[in-house]
Amino acid sequence: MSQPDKLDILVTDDHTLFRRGTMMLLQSFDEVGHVEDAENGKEALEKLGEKHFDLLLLDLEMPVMDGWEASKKITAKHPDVKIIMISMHDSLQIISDLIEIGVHSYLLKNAEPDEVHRAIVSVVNNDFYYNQLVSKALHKKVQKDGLHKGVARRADISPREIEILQLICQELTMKEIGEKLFLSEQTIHTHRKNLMRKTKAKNAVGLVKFAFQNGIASF
Amino acid sequence: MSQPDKLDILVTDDHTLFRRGTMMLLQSFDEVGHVEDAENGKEALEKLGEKHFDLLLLDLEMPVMDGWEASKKITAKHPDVKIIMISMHDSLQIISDLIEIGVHSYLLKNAEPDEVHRAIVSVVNNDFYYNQLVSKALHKKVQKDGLHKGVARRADISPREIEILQLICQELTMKEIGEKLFLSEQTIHTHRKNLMRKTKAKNAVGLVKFAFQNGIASF
DNA sequence: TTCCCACTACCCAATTTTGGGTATTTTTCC
DNA sequence: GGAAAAATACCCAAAATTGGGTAGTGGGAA
Repeated sequence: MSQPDKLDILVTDDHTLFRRGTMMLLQSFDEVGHVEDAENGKEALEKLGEKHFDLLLLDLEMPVMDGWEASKKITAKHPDVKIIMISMHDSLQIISDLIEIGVHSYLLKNAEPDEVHRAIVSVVNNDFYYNQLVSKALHKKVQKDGLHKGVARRADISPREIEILQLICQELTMKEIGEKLFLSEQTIHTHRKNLMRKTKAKNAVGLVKFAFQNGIASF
Repeated sequence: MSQPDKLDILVTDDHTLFRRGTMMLLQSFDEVGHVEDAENGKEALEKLGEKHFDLLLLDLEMPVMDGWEASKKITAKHPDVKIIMISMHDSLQIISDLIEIGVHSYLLKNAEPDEVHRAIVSVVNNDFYYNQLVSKALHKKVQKDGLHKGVARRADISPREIEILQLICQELTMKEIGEKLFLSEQTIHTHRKNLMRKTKAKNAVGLVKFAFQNGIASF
Protein backbone atom coordinates (compact mmCIF):
# COMPACT_ATOMS: atom_id res chain seq x y z
CA MET A 1 0.00 0.00 0.00
CA SER A 2 2.50 2.60 1.17
CA GLN A 3 5.20 3.37 -1.36
CA PRO A 4 8.71 4.29 -0.25
CA ASP A 5 9.57 7.97 -0.45
CA LYS A 6 5.94 8.83 -0.98
CA LEU A 7 3.77 10.67 1.50
CA ASP A 8 0.82 9.07 3.24
CA ILE A 9 -1.80 11.73 3.90
CA LEU A 10 -4.99 11.78 5.95
CA VAL A 11 -7.69 14.25 4.91
CA THR A 12 -10.14 15.23 7.64
CA ASP A 13 -13.25 17.22 6.78
CA ASP A 14 -16.93 16.74 7.49
CA HIS A 15 -17.97 17.77 3.98
CA THR A 16 -17.73 14.62 1.91
CA LEU A 17 -17.65 16.40 -1.43
CA PHE A 18 -14.81 18.67 -0.37
CA ARG A 19 -12.97 15.75 1.19
CA ARG A 20 -13.12 13.56 -1.90
CA GLY A 21 -12.20 16.43 -4.17
CA THR A 22 -9.19 17.21 -2.03
CA MET A 23 -8.16 13.56 -2.03
CA MET A 24 -8.21 13.45 -5.81
CA LEU A 25 -6.20 16.63 -5.93
CA LEU A 26 -3.60 15.24 -3.57
CA GLN A 27 -3.31 12.03 -5.54
CA SER A 28 -2.38 14.04 -8.60
CA PHE A 29 0.78 15.20 -6.85
CA ASP A 30 3.92 13.18 -7.52
CA GLU A 31 5.10 13.24 -3.92
CA VAL A 32 1.87 11.80 -2.60
CA GLY A 33 1.38 8.11 -2.05
CA HIS A 34 -1.54 6.75 -0.10
CA VAL A 35 -4.44 9.06 0.82
CA GLU A 36 -7.14 8.26 3.34
CA ASP A 37 -9.93 10.31 4.86
CA ALA A 38 -11.78 10.86 8.11
CA GLU A 39 -14.97 12.73 8.85
CA ASN A 40 -13.94 14.40 12.07
CA GLY A 41 -11.16 14.78 14.59
CA LYS A 42 -12.20 11.75 16.59
CA GLU A 43 -12.06 9.48 13.57
CA ALA A 44 -8.73 11.01 12.54
CA LEU A 45 -7.24 10.22 15.94
CA GLU A 46 -8.44 6.63 15.71
CA LYS A 47 -6.90 6.21 12.25
CA LEU A 48 -3.63 7.69 13.47
CA GLY A 49 -3.57 5.13 16.23
CA GLU A 50 -3.83 2.25 13.78
CA LYS A 51 -1.59 3.43 10.99
CA HIS A 52 1.14 5.95 10.34
CA PHE A 53 0.54 9.06 8.28
CA ASP A 54 3.14 11.62 7.29
CA LEU A 55 0.75 14.49 6.97
CA LEU A 56 -2.69 15.53 8.11
CA LEU A 57 -4.99 17.97 6.33
CA LEU A 58 -7.36 19.09 9.04
CA ASP A 59 -10.49 21.19 8.68
CA LEU A 60 -10.88 23.73 11.48
CA GLU A 61 -14.65 23.77 11.40
CA MET A 62 -16.03 20.33 12.22
CA PRO A 63 -18.63 18.77 14.49
CA VAL A 64 -17.80 16.05 17.04
CA MET A 65 -14.18 17.05 17.39
CA ASP A 66 -13.06 20.16 15.59
CA GLY A 67 -9.64 20.99 14.22
CA TRP A 68 -8.61 22.85 17.33
CA GLU A 69 -9.29 20.02 19.74
CA ALA A 70 -7.95 17.45 17.31
CA SER A 71 -4.67 19.23 16.65
CA LYS A 72 -4.05 19.68 20.37
CA LYS A 73 -4.47 15.95 20.94
CA ILE A 74 -2.55 14.93 17.84
CA THR A 75 0.50 17.11 18.42
CA ALA A 76 0.67 15.71 21.95
CA LYS A 77 0.30 12.06 20.98
CA HIS A 78 1.88 12.00 17.53
CA PRO A 79 4.47 14.77 17.41
CA ASP A 80 5.98 13.32 14.23
CA VAL A 81 2.84 13.87 12.17
CA LYS A 82 2.72 17.16 10.26
CA ILE A 83 -0.52 19.11 10.34
CA ILE A 84 -1.87 21.56 7.80
CA MET A 85 -4.99 23.29 9.07
CA ILE A 86 -7.60 24.29 6.52
CA SER A 87 -10.34 26.79 7.21
CA MET A 88 -13.01 28.93 5.63
CA HIS A 89 -12.06 32.07 7.51
CA ASP A 90 -8.90 34.06 7.94
CA SER A 91 -9.25 34.65 11.64
CA LEU A 92 -5.90 36.12 12.61
CA GLN A 93 -6.44 35.54 16.30
CA ILE A 94 -6.72 31.82 16.08
CA ILE A 95 -3.87 31.30 13.62
CA SER A 96 -1.13 32.25 16.03
CA ASP A 97 -2.69 30.03 18.68
CA LEU A 98 -2.74 27.14 16.26
CA ILE A 99 0.91 27.61 15.35
CA GLU A 100 1.68 27.75 19.04
CA ILE A 101 0.22 24.32 19.70
CA GLY A 102 2.22 22.84 16.85
CA VAL A 103 0.25 23.17 13.62
CA HIS A 104 2.70 23.40 10.72
CA SER A 105 0.68 25.49 8.31
CA TYR A 106 -2.66 27.18 7.83
CA LEU A 107 -4.45 27.42 4.49
CA LEU A 108 -7.76 28.86 3.43
CA LYS A 109 -10.29 26.80 1.53
CA ASN A 110 -9.92 29.14 -1.38
CA ALA A 111 -6.23 28.39 -1.68
CA GLU A 112 -4.84 27.53 -5.09
CA PRO A 113 -4.06 23.84 -5.57
CA ASP A 114 -0.56 24.96 -6.30
CA GLU A 115 -0.29 26.52 -2.88
CA VAL A 116 -1.48 23.30 -1.29
CA HIS A 117 1.29 21.54 -3.15
CA ARG A 118 3.89 24.05 -2.01
CA ALA A 119 2.63 23.82 1.57
CA ILE A 120 2.87 20.03 1.62
CA VAL A 121 6.40 20.00 0.23
CA SER A 122 7.53 22.75 2.55
CA VAL A 123 5.97 21.27 5.66
CA VAL A 124 7.56 17.89 5.02
CA ASN A 125 10.99 19.30 4.18
CA ASN A 126 11.21 22.41 6.35
CA ASP A 127 8.72 21.54 9.06
CA PHE A 128 6.63 24.60 8.30
CA TYR A 129 4.97 26.65 5.58
CA TYR A 130 4.03 30.18 6.49
CA ASN A 131 2.15 32.11 3.88
CA GLN A 132 1.21 35.79 3.95
CA LEU A 133 -1.69 35.09 6.27
CA VAL A 134 0.22 33.15 8.90
CA SER A 135 3.09 35.62 8.87
CA LYS A 136 0.66 38.49 9.40
CA ALA A 137 -1.00 36.70 12.28
CA LEU A 138 2.31 36.00 13.98
CA HIS A 139 3.45 39.57 13.43
CA LYS A 140 0.29 40.90 15.03
CA LYS A 141 0.72 38.49 17.90
CA VAL A 142 4.25 39.62 18.61
CA GLN A 143 3.24 43.25 18.42
CA LYS A 144 0.53 43.10 21.03
CA ASP A 145 1.93 40.34 23.14
CA GLY A 146 2.72 42.83 25.90
CA LEU A 147 -0.90 43.39 26.77
CA HIS A 148 -2.35 40.04 25.74
CA LYS A 149 -5.58 41.05 27.42
CA GLY A 150 -7.50 41.67 24.24
CA VAL A 151 -8.67 38.50 22.61
CA ALA A 152 -10.06 35.47 24.27
CA ARG A 153 -8.05 32.33 23.69
CA ARG A 154 -9.95 29.45 22.31
CA ALA A 155 -8.40 27.24 24.94
CA ASP A 156 -10.19 29.10 27.71
CA ILE A 157 -13.57 27.89 26.63
CA SER A 158 -14.70 24.60 28.13
CA PRO A 159 -16.48 21.80 26.24
CA ARG A 160 -19.74 22.56 28.02
CA GLU A 161 -19.46 26.21 27.10
CA ILE A 162 -18.78 25.29 23.49
CA GLU A 163 -21.87 23.11 23.50
CA ILE A 164 -24.02 25.94 24.82
CA LEU A 165 -22.47 28.46 22.46
CA GLN A 166 -23.37 26.22 19.54
CA LEU A 167 -26.98 26.07 20.70
CA ILE A 168 -27.09 29.85 21.11
CA CYS A 169 -25.96 30.05 17.49
CA GLN A 170 -29.01 28.00 16.58
CA GLU A 171 -31.27 30.82 17.76
CA LEU A 172 -32.38 29.00 20.88
CA THR A 173 -33.28 30.87 24.06
CA MET A 174 -31.64 30.07 27.37
CA LYS A 175 -34.82 28.35 28.49
CA GLU A 176 -34.89 26.15 25.39
CA ILE A 177 -31.23 25.24 25.81
CA GLY A 178 -31.85 24.31 29.42
CA GLU A 179 -34.69 22.02 28.41
CA LYS A 180 -32.61 20.48 25.65
CA LEU A 181 -29.68 19.69 27.94
CA PHE A 182 -31.81 18.82 30.98
CA LEU A 183 -30.23 21.65 32.94
CA SER A 184 -31.63 24.55 34.88
CA GLU A 185 -32.18 27.72 32.89
CA GLN A 186 -30.08 29.42 35.57
CA THR A 187 -27.13 27.23 34.71
CA ILE A 188 -27.32 28.20 31.08
CA HIS A 189 -27.38 31.85 32.14
CA THR A 190 -24.23 31.29 34.16
CA HIS A 191 -22.47 29.65 31.23
CA ARG A 192 -23.58 32.43 28.90
CA LYS A 193 -22.31 35.09 31.28
CA ASN A 194 -18.96 33.32 31.57
CA LEU A 195 -18.79 33.09 27.79
CA MET A 196 -19.47 36.79 27.41
CA ARG A 197 -16.78 37.62 29.94
CA LYS A 198 -14.23 35.37 28.25
CA THR A 199 -14.97 36.54 24.73
CA LYS A 200 -15.46 40.21 25.64
CA ALA A 201 -18.78 40.07 23.86
CA LYS A 202 -21.25 42.86 24.63
CA ASN A 203 -24.26 40.71 23.79
CA ALA A 204 -25.37 37.54 22.01
CA VAL A 205 -24.30 39.03 18.69
CA GLY A 206 -20.71 39.15 19.89
CA LEU A 207 -20.94 35.54 21.02
CA VAL A 208 -22.15 34.40 17.63
CA LYS A 209 -19.37 36.28 15.86
CA PHE A 210 -16.79 34.72 18.16
CA ALA A 211 -18.22 31.27 17.53
CA PHE A 212 -18.09 31.63 13.77
CA GLN A 213 -14.67 33.26 13.75
CA ASN A 214 -13.24 30.40 15.78
CA GLY A 215 -14.94 27.59 13.98
CA ILE A 216 -17.09 26.67 16.97
CA ALA A 217 -20.10 27.11 14.76
CA SER A 218 -20.32 27.36 11.00
CA PHE A 219 -22.86 28.42 8.45
CA MET B 1 -12.64 20.73 -27.11
CA SER B 2 -16.23 19.59 -26.66
CA GLN B 3 -16.85 15.93 -27.30
CA PRO B 4 -20.14 14.73 -28.71
CA ASP B 5 -22.52 13.11 -26.25
CA LYS B 6 -20.42 14.39 -23.35
CA LEU B 7 -21.50 17.06 -20.90
CA ASP B 8 -19.84 20.45 -20.67
CA ILE B 9 -20.01 21.67 -17.09
CA LEU B 10 -19.26 25.00 -15.43
CA VAL B 11 -18.30 24.90 -11.75
CA THR B 12 -18.88 28.14 -9.86
CA ASP B 13 -17.53 28.56 -6.35
CA ASP B 14 -15.40 31.19 -4.68
CA HIS B 15 -13.29 28.64 -2.82
CA THR B 16 -10.56 27.66 -5.23
CA LEU B 17 -9.63 24.47 -3.46
CA PHE B 18 -13.19 23.21 -3.42
CA ARG B 19 -13.67 24.27 -7.03
CA ARG B 20 -10.64 22.45 -8.33
CA GLY B 21 -11.42 19.36 -6.29
CA THR B 22 -14.93 19.28 -7.69
CA MET B 23 -13.61 19.72 -11.22
CA MET B 24 -11.34 16.73 -10.83
CA LEU B 25 -14.19 14.71 -9.43
CA LEU B 26 -16.44 15.61 -12.35
CA GLN B 27 -13.78 14.71 -14.87
CA SER B 28 -13.64 11.24 -13.42
CA PHE B 29 -17.23 10.66 -14.55
CA ASP B 30 -17.70 9.01 -17.93
CA GLU B 31 -20.53 11.29 -18.98
CA VAL B 32 -18.57 14.45 -18.39
CA GLY B 33 -16.60 16.14 -21.16
CA HIS B 34 -15.21 19.61 -20.76
CA VAL B 35 -15.17 21.27 -17.34
CA GLU B 36 -14.54 24.95 -16.69
CA ASP B 37 -14.80 27.06 -13.61
CA ALA B 38 -15.81 30.53 -12.46
CA GLU B 39 -15.26 32.32 -9.18
CA ASN B 40 -18.65 33.95 -8.81
CA GLY B 41 -22.04 34.43 -10.41
CA LYS B 42 -20.93 37.38 -12.47
CA GLU B 43 -18.07 35.48 -14.05
CA ALA B 44 -20.33 32.49 -14.64
CA LEU B 45 -22.81 34.65 -16.52
CA GLU B 46 -20.03 36.05 -18.68
CA LYS B 47 -18.76 32.57 -19.53
CA LEU B 48 -22.27 31.42 -20.37
CA GLY B 49 -22.56 34.30 -22.81
CA GLU B 50 -19.45 33.22 -24.66
CA LYS B 51 -19.85 29.47 -24.70
CA HIS B 52 -22.48 26.83 -24.20
CA PHE B 53 -22.58 24.67 -21.12
CA ASP B 54 -24.97 21.84 -20.44
CA LEU B 55 -24.83 22.07 -16.71
CA LEU B 56 -23.92 24.52 -14.01
CA LEU B 57 -22.76 23.66 -10.51
CA LEU B 58 -23.45 26.79 -8.54
CA ASP B 59 -22.44 27.60 -4.98
CA LEU B 60 -25.18 29.38 -3.06
CA GLU B 61 -22.86 31.34 -0.82
CA MET B 62 -20.61 33.61 -2.83
CA PRO B 63 -19.52 37.22 -2.80
CA VAL B 64 -20.01 39.56 -5.79
CA MET B 65 -22.99 37.65 -7.14
CA ASP B 66 -24.32 34.81 -5.07
CA GLY B 67 -26.09 31.69 -6.24
CA TRP B 68 -29.51 33.18 -5.69
CA GLU B 69 -28.96 36.22 -7.86
CA ALA B 70 -27.00 34.25 -10.43
CA SER B 71 -29.60 31.52 -10.84
CA LYS B 72 -32.36 34.07 -11.27
CA LYS B 73 -30.47 35.74 -14.10
CA ILE B 74 -29.31 32.49 -15.68
CA THR B 75 -32.69 30.78 -15.79
CA ALA B 76 -34.08 33.92 -17.42
CA LYS B 77 -31.36 34.30 -20.02
CA HIS B 78 -30.31 30.68 -20.59
CA PRO B 79 -33.33 28.48 -19.86
CA ASP B 80 -31.65 25.50 -21.54
CA VAL B 81 -28.81 25.35 -19.03
CA LYS B 82 -29.39 23.00 -16.10
CA ILE B 83 -28.45 24.24 -12.65
CA ILE B 84 -27.45 22.23 -9.61
CA MET B 85 -27.16 24.45 -6.56
CA ILE B 86 -24.59 23.49 -3.96
CA SER B 87 -24.61 24.82 -0.43
CA MET B 88 -23.16 24.36 3.00
CA HIS B 89 -26.52 24.54 4.72
CA ASP B 90 -29.79 22.73 4.50
CA SER B 91 -31.94 25.79 4.65
CA LEU B 92 -35.35 24.36 3.87
CA GLN B 93 -36.95 27.74 3.32
CA ILE B 94 -34.67 28.78 0.51
CA ILE B 95 -34.68 25.45 -1.30
CA SER B 96 -38.28 25.68 -2.43
CA ASP B 97 -37.71 29.21 -3.64
CA LEU B 98 -34.71 28.06 -5.62
CA ILE B 99 -36.70 25.29 -7.25
CA GLU B 100 -39.39 27.84 -8.00
CA ILE B 101 -37.05 30.04 -9.98
CA GLY B 102 -35.86 27.10 -12.02
CA VAL B 103 -32.97 25.41 -10.22
CA HIS B 104 -32.94 21.72 -11.12
CA SER B 105 -31.40 20.26 -7.99
CA TYR B 106 -29.93 21.19 -4.64
CA LEU B 107 -27.03 19.36 -3.02
CA LEU B 108 -25.13 19.86 0.19
CA LYS B 109 -21.38 20.21 0.21
CA ASN B 110 -21.17 17.05 2.24
CA ALA B 111 -22.90 15.05 -0.48
CA GLU B 112 -21.33 11.79 -1.56
CA PRO B 113 -19.54 11.96 -4.92
CA ASP B 114 -21.90 9.22 -5.99
CA GLU B 115 -24.89 11.44 -5.30
CA VAL B 116 -23.36 14.21 -7.38
CA HIS B 117 -23.06 11.71 -10.18
CA ARG B 118 -26.66 10.60 -9.81
CA ALA B 119 -27.83 14.22 -9.68
CA ILE B 120 -25.99 15.14 -12.88
CA VAL B 121 -27.35 12.17 -14.79
CA SER B 122 -30.86 12.71 -13.51
CA VAL B 123 -30.90 16.45 -14.15
CA VAL B 124 -29.73 15.98 -17.72
CA ASN B 125 -32.12 13.14 -18.49
CA ASN B 126 -35.16 13.94 -16.38
CA ASP B 127 -34.71 17.67 -15.92
CA PHE B 128 -34.60 17.34 -12.16
CA TYR B 129 -33.10 15.49 -9.23
CA TYR B 130 -34.92 15.76 -5.96
CA ASN B 131 -33.26 14.15 -3.00
CA GLN B 132 -34.65 13.73 0.49
CA LEU B 133 -33.80 17.31 1.33
CA VAL B 134 -35.49 18.96 -1.63
CA SER B 135 -38.55 16.79 -1.31
CA LYS B 136 -38.88 17.71 2.32
CA ALA B 137 -38.54 21.40 1.55
CA LEU B 138 -41.20 21.26 -1.14
CA HIS B 139 -43.51 19.26 1.07
CA LYS B 140 -43.16 21.81 3.84
CA LYS B 141 -43.73 24.64 1.39
CA VAL B 142 -46.92 23.12 0.02
CA GLN B 143 -48.18 22.43 3.51
CA LYS B 144 -47.54 25.90 4.80
CA ASP B 145 -48.38 28.56 2.29
CA GLY B 146 -50.12 27.51 -0.88
CA LEU B 147 -49.05 30.73 -2.55
CA HIS B 148 -45.66 32.27 -2.37
CA LYS B 149 -45.29 34.30 0.75
CA GLY B 150 -41.61 34.36 0.01
CA VAL B 151 -38.47 33.83 1.97
CA ALA B 152 -36.16 36.61 2.80
CA ARG B 153 -34.28 37.44 -0.27
CA ARG B 154 -31.55 39.98 -0.47
CA ALA B 155 -33.60 42.19 -2.80
CA ASP B 156 -36.36 42.59 -0.22
CA ILE B 157 -34.10 44.27 2.25
CA SER B 158 -33.87 48.00 1.83
CA PRO B 159 -30.66 50.04 2.04
CA ARG B 160 -31.70 51.50 5.38
CA GLU B 161 -32.41 48.05 6.74
CA ILE B 162 -29.03 46.84 5.54
CA GLU B 163 -27.38 49.78 7.28
CA ILE B 164 -29.13 48.97 10.54
CA LEU B 165 -28.42 45.27 10.20
CA GLN B 166 -24.73 46.05 9.85
CA LEU B 167 -24.79 48.10 13.03
CA ILE B 168 -26.61 45.31 14.85
CA CYS B 169 -23.74 43.06 13.77
CA GLN B 170 -21.37 45.46 15.51
CA GLU B 171 -22.96 44.60 18.86
CA LEU B 172 -24.78 47.91 19.20
CA THR B 173 -28.13 48.19 20.98
CA MET B 174 -31.15 49.76 19.30
CA LYS B 175 -30.67 52.86 21.40
CA GLU B 176 -27.05 53.22 20.34
CA ILE B 177 -27.96 52.75 16.69
CA GLY B 178 -30.64 55.42 17.01
CA GLU B 179 -28.15 57.85 18.46
CA LYS B 180 -25.61 57.01 15.78
CA LEU B 181 -28.04 57.60 12.92
CA PHE B 182 -29.87 60.52 14.59
CA LEU B 183 -33.11 58.58 14.55
CA SER B 184 -35.61 57.67 17.22
CA GLU B 185 -34.97 54.40 19.01
CA GLN B 186 -38.53 53.47 18.05
CA THR B 187 -37.63 53.72 14.38
CA ILE B 188 -34.75 51.32 14.81
CA HIS B 189 -37.10 48.93 16.57
CA THR B 190 -39.45 49.08 13.62
CA HIS B 191 -36.66 48.36 11.17
CA ARG B 192 -35.40 45.49 13.30
CA LYS B 193 -38.87 44.01 13.48
CA ASN B 194 -39.24 44.24 9.72
CA LEU B 195 -35.86 42.61 9.29
CA MET B 196 -36.79 39.75 11.56
CA ARG B 197 -40.03 39.21 9.69
CA LYS B 198 -38.29 39.22 6.32
CA THR B 199 -35.43 36.96 7.35
CA LYS B 200 -37.57 34.66 9.50
CA ALA B 201 -35.07 35.20 12.29
CA LYS B 202 -36.19 34.22 15.77
CA ASN B 203 -33.87 36.72 17.42
CA ALA B 204 -30.80 38.86 16.89
CA VAL B 205 -28.69 35.76 16.42
CA GLY B 206 -30.69 34.86 13.36
CA LEU B 207 -30.25 38.35 11.98
CA VAL B 208 -26.49 38.16 12.35
CA LYS B 209 -26.34 34.78 10.66
CA PHE B 210 -28.42 36.09 7.78
CA ALA B 211 -26.16 39.12 7.46
CA PHE B 212 -23.00 37.06 7.32
CA GLN B 213 -24.47 34.43 5.03
CA ASN B 214 -25.53 37.09 2.56
CA GLY B 215 -22.40 39.15 2.69
CA ILE B 216 -24.15 42.10 4.33
CA ALA B 217 -21.60 41.89 7.11
CA SER B 218 -18.29 40.07 7.21
CA PHE B 219 -15.71 39.02 9.71
C1' DT C 1 -4.44 15.21 49.93
C1' DT C 2 -5.31 19.58 48.88
C1' DC C 3 -6.43 22.88 45.67
C1' DC C 4 -8.33 24.43 41.47
C1' DC C 5 -11.70 24.49 38.04
C1' DA C 6 -15.66 23.10 35.53
C1' DC C 7 -20.21 22.52 36.32
C1' DT C 8 -24.18 23.17 38.59
C1' DA C 9 -27.82 26.49 40.55
C1' DC C 10 -29.79 30.18 42.80
C1' DC C 11 -30.75 35.41 44.30
C1' DC C 12 -31.93 40.24 42.72
C1' DA C 13 -32.68 44.07 39.52
C1' DA C 14 -32.14 46.85 35.38
C1' DT C 15 -32.07 46.88 30.66
C1' DT C 16 -33.16 45.18 26.21
C1' DT C 17 -35.46 42.59 23.10
C1' DT C 18 -39.45 40.71 21.08
C1' DG C 19 -44.26 40.93 19.31
C1' DG C 20 -48.53 43.15 18.33
C1' DG C 21 -50.44 47.13 16.70
C1' DT C 22 -51.23 52.11 14.21
C1' DA C 23 -49.95 56.18 11.64
C1' DT C 24 -47.66 60.01 9.12
C1' DT C 25 -44.32 61.58 5.87
C1' DT C 26 -41.08 60.99 2.18
C1' DT C 27 -39.29 58.83 -1.74
C1' DT C 28 -39.59 56.18 -5.81
C1' DC C 29 -41.48 54.72 -9.85
C1' DC C 30 -44.99 54.06 -13.53
C1' DG D 1 -50.53 62.60 -10.58
C1' DG D 2 -51.19 58.56 -8.10
C1' DA D 3 -49.79 54.13 -6.22
C1' DA D 4 -46.42 51.57 -3.93
C1' DA D 5 -42.61 51.20 -1.16
C1' DA D 6 -39.56 52.97 2.23
C1' DA D 7 -38.71 55.51 6.24
C1' DT D 8 -40.13 57.60 10.19
C1' DA D 9 -42.29 57.24 14.99
C1' DC D 10 -45.36 56.07 18.46
C1' DC D 11 -48.46 52.89 21.78
C1' DC D 12 -48.60 48.73 24.93
C1' DA D 13 -46.97 44.56 27.29
C1' DA D 14 -44.58 40.20 27.77
C1' DA D 15 -40.40 37.85 27.40
C1' DA D 16 -35.58 37.57 27.38
C1' DT D 17 -31.20 39.29 28.12
C1' DT D 18 -27.68 41.46 30.70
C1' DG D 19 -25.02 42.30 35.05
C1' DG D 20 -23.98 41.71 39.79
C1' DG D 21 -23.57 38.57 43.25
C1' DT D 22 -23.08 33.69 46.09
C1' DA D 23 -22.38 28.80 46.62
C1' DG D 24 -22.15 23.59 46.62
C1' DT D 25 -20.21 19.44 44.28
C1' DG D 26 -17.19 16.47 42.00
C1' DG D 27 -13.18 15.34 39.37
C1' DG D 28 -8.53 15.87 38.12
C1' DA D 29 -3.93 17.68 38.73
C1' DA D 30 -0.06 19.16 41.44
